[in-house]
Amino acid sequence: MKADPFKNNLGYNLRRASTAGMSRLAGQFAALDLRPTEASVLLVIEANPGIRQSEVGRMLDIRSANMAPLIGRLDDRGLIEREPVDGRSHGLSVNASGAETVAAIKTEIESHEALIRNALGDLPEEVFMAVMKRIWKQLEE
Amino acid sequence: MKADPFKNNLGYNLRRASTAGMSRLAGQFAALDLRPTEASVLLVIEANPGIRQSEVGRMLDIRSANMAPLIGRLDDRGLIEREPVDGRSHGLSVNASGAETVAAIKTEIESHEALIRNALGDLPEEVFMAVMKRIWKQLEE
DNA sequence: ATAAACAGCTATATAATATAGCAATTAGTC
DNA sequence: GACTAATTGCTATATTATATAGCTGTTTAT
Repeated sequence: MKADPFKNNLGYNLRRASTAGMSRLAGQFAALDLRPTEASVLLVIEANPGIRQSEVGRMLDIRSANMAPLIGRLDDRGLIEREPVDGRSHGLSVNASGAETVAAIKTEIESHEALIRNALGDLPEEVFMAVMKRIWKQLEE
Repeated sequence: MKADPFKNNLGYNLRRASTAGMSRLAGQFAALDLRPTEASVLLVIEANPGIRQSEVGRMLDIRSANMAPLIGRLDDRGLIEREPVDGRSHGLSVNASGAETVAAIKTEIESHEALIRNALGDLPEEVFMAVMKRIWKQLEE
């Protein structure tokens, strides 16, 4: 039997829980031909019609250099519309096809959330959320 | 003010907590010229002298195709030794230089763990760990 | 009017992963 | 003992999410 130096490591177990979730989610989204990042961008646009991509990037912590091809692909696939709001920015919104896709994403996310909620056991959801937000904020430089 | 569809999303907050931790850790390890994955491999080897790289890969869930260059780099840098144990496998162990590196890694990890422990607030460490392991195991396919 | 900040973008690099496939070795079964 | 199956280490290559540097044009602030 081998010794596992990460058995009681908080950070390692946090990471494994997160990556297990992400890879499961990626599998679910594959049926929609979407990557998790694209799905998250689509949800933010749907929740904020007319939002500029720089704002989406700030909300999700995605650099503008990475937002450009991401938005480009969603546009190419006909899921979003871009309307100029000034000389440099476009307001983004989901179109009918995007709205359908968003509905499918929400279904997947809800079942994903249910699995996590189930794994919480006795731990109240609000406590879990508060702890995650504290770790996030305190560990980011 | 923009609507944040992930404000109360368990999975998203889990992911952000995890990536904040990983990127902080990557920054700390950069001083040792090590990536987080390399550091984790080194810790497993140190805890299990003579372990084969296939076993390290199984413990950390790293494919053999990805283990090969990883171990190669640690060997090239003079941190580990490889001794043949049979016709196809080598037993791995850290050498003196690797042991020093491991000590430095452990120091970094301990301060990282302290930050996470601090963010737990009232939540007992064992509860956090148990929840992470349940999420991990239940969400991986 | 001019400087600074901002938006969107290209090109490129890195880290962690994945799949496919292969050669050599070892283990299991008849 | 022979044969098949599994294992080990590996190369080559692709994908995803991320990063930096730098550019153009637009808007804002002094």
